Amino acid sequence: MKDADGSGDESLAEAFWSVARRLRHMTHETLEPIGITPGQSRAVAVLMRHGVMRLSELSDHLRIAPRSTTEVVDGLQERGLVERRPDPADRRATLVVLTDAGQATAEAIRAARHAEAERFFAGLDAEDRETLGRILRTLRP
Amino acid sequence: MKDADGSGDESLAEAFWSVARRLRHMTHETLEPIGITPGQSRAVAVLMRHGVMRLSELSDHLRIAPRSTTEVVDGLQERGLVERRPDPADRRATLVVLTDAGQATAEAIRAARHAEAERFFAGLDAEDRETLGRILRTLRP
DNA sequence: GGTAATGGTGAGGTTACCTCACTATGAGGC
DNA sequence: GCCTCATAGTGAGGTAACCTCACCATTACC
Repeated sequence: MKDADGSGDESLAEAFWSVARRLRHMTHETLEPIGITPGQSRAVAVLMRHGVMRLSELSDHLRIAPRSTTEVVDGLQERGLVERRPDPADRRATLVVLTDAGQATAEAIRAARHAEAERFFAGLDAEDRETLGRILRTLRP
Repeated sequence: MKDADGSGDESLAEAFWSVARRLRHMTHETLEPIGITPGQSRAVAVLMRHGVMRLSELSDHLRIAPRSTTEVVDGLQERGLVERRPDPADRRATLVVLTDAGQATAEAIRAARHAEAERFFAGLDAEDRETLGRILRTLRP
């Protein structure tokens, strides 16, 4: 069944949102048993990749307001996945550090998301994945 | 061919979100001068394409809960873009109809989104667009 | 040493969803 | 013709993930 409105690019965007929606749902389901929200998961991934950093630095990586980062870190701290530490170099600043549990969780997330991606992109052969990657990189800011 | 660094598919998802974020941003900017939210815009598009329908039917098209559709329709009605009408065939039901202003707005949205899509996908040639469309349709539920 | 900038957070707001409970109405069994 | 059950829409109230604004402690600059 083809789209009847004849506007190819518009339906390209539409198809894009359709897929995004499905991916978001899947991500949510993947993360739920781990007991972490998508936002927290992103923060953990950043910390895993770049190591300890200031809260404001984390904001920059996540591209959200500092105040929102405070909340994400609160959630992570409640779950014992990160710790706040005073920055010895600047007593205004707070460093965010992954705990051992945080690192273990980061690894669990990585594995779960890998399995998820495998399922999600199962319908694509290697060449399509390659092409999709290239196209997305073209479209990325 | 498996991904070499063990995270190929993951970064595919990541690239996907990167693009999604940019597209969402762009959509927001496109819709703002028209004075309509993305959700309302989707509803208007559905009504434009499929014509008058019940509120519950609109829910199905938008894939949101009926209660949420009530709110979207409220917003649209406040702006004079749709009207509620009793369904002559079922006195429990409410029909949602685009007003003339609603149809004009739908057309304005269509044009604006078309221009937006043109800008957004400008970096892709015809073949890439074709391929992207095919891949997205494969990934779509 | 005084003024301005910066890092983090409390308070409170927004958006776009959700569930639950309720009313009015419709449909099927007997 | 009832009685029961299902369905359409909505009020009430909740949630997640963001936001801005105001504030305090601290640091940086002249």
